[in-house]
Amino acid sequence: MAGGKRTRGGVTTGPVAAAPRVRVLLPLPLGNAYDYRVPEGLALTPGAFVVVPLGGRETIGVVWDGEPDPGLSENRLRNVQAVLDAPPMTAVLRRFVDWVAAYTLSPPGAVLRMAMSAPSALEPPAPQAGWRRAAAPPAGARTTPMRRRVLEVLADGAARAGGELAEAAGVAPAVLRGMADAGLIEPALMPRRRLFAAPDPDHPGPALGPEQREAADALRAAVARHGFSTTLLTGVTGSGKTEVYFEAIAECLRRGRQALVLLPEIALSAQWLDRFRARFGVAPALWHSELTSRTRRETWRAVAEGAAPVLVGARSALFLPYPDLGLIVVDEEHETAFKQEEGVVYHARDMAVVRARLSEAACVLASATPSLESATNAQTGRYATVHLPARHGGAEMPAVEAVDLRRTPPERGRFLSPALVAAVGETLDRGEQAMLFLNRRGYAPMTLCRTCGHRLRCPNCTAWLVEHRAQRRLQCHHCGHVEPIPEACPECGSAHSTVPIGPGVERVLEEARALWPEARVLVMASDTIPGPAAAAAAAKAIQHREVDLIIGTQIVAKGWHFPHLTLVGVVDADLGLAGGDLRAAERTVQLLHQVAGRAGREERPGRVLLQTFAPEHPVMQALVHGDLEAFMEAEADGRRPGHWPPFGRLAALIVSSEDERAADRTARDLGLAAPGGEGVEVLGPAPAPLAILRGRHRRRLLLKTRRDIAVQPLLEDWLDKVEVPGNVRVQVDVDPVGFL
DNA sequence: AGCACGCCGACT
DNA sequence: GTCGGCGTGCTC
Repeated sequence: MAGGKRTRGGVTTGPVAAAPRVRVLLPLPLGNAYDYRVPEGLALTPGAFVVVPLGGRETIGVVWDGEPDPGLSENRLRNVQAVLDAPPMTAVLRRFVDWVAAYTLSPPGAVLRMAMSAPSALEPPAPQAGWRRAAAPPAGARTTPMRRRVLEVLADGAARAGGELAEAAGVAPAVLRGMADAGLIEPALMPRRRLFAAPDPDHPGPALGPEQREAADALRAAVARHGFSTTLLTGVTGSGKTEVYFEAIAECLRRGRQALVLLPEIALSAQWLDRFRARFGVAPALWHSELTSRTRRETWRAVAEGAAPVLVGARSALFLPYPDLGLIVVDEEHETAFKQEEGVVYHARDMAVVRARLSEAACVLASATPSLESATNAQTGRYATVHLPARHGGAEMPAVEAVDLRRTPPERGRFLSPALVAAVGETLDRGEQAMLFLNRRGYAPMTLCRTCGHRLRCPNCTAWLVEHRAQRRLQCHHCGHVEPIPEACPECGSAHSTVPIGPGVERVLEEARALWPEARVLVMASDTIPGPAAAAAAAKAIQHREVDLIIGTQIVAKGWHFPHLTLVGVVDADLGLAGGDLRAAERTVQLLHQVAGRAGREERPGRVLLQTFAPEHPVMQALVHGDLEAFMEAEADGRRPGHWPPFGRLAALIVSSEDERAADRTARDLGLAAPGGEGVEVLGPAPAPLAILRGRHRRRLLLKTRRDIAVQPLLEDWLDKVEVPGNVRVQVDVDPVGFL
């Protein structure tokens, strides 16, 4: 708390009536707000950021709503120490924190922590010191050519920062010190640097087609109503949804309210930022986990002061202190990356709708492949719908064909079928770009000993070790364990007996190099594209035709615009369908449709080949016939009778412990205490698909209820009934999306 | 989340 | 004989 401006409470004197108390919520997983005594002379209203003692240290908390506990004895109370000079937390954000805590069954303090993710932002920013021309320079002061140049730079009377001033005048910083000593210049406070230039809603942006204009009008109207609404914005990949919702942002800016755009992978959004700049003239403020602490602090503060009119961020941006949020856009709303799986387990898309409701703001959910949840809400009229029926600029959707791997398999030890090899060859010969998609990092997902059949496993998880040949090591994709590739089988000791089983992108790269030695190949996976800079460089290289063939994991599905790409080959279209996941089929359709949508975005038509062992599978049929709506309807028909989401509610309990028997005991106890009754069902306990993760044994139970039954009270009663030992953790996941 | 208090191995 | 490992428990 160095140098922070605080208001100190006066010293309490004499025995008087009981001192007033306040509830203070602390950004810790405490379960409840704590009560503190308010010293005389300190004015506290809900939302104020305060410093309070906790144990042996000082903590920053927020004065919370509600009545302090009168039963708490006076001698346990401690004093609020100070009020921080920061914009108080708004009532909307406080209600949002409470709402998320209640919905996810998390301690409110754990949610508050997400809303205080830049603690240093609560300090008032240090005023920046600079120099200006002395108001009354002493008559006899010497001027030299260098000194005169400095005075010329300062001629307008404004203050300039030292380093900048010295550079502008072409002098050493020492010259400035000399001039200050001579009284020619004097120190002055600089105006605070304005971090985020205001996006201009009337900046001339790209022209919209008639359908886009109509869609934009509908979104603008929703923003103009200045009340809560949710709109599902759908349209095929390349139909220009982004430019359409930009008009909603423009409307929001004209009305002086703030806009928030949530993107699933902010680090991969270089092209999105280019489009924003083209429409609004400047870059938006950004929020994601990799910001430096300084940028984080400044951005948080700018948001709180209303100085960041548009913020683009990952899911955590939902918890920033916007004073008056008028619009939230959730782009690619179907993406599972919006689900936070650790700590406070929440779905940012769903919480965005909640925050919009509390803020009386418009919410826009955009996707070419909406989730069944959102599609159902649109169908029942809970959400408005805006649809863009065609690609922008007359481009056609690519033709999708299935390649039956049972009839035309690749050569032995290869993974690309003759049809796909031919198609890539033709595309490259025409001077166009091709893409091979395989959602698997590394060289091979499993390594087997030919002699004894042993498979190399992670020591901490129920998972195979993935060979990463480029790095010459084996890696666990769940816990980060790495080890060298063994010379001999660790089980039977046979030398040079291990063989890689199955392909990853590195292995496809190897095959591509052999097939098309001249082609310039770029691999796009999270390990080759680690951040925003790499993503921007990759996009540029592809746009400028410095790349002929792209081989990528799911990161290639993320809304890129590659104008010269005309062929997409899906190496293993069946990959996502294995396992008993409720949403496996839905997710596969969404992912493959998004990947397919990278092809043929400009004048030349696109072509997509899906390598599959099950061309008759509804997922492949939906993609081949381009009929996702029929697929989603069939999917809905499959889930409705069993009350599966979105026609019922789910909550998962994940019991984990390093002690397998303890995990089993707690899971069994939970199973015995399971709630029941009309419309309530509990499945499990069962070992989680990842039965051991990071050395912890995991068991799952699943609560399924009818849609009209709230799961939270059931879960609370349930958990109250079971004694959980200290070495066992029970994690609650309301509305689970992954089932690992 | 911190930071305490509290029971069992290698060292000034 | 202590210094210190981090395992449970509390903080208005």
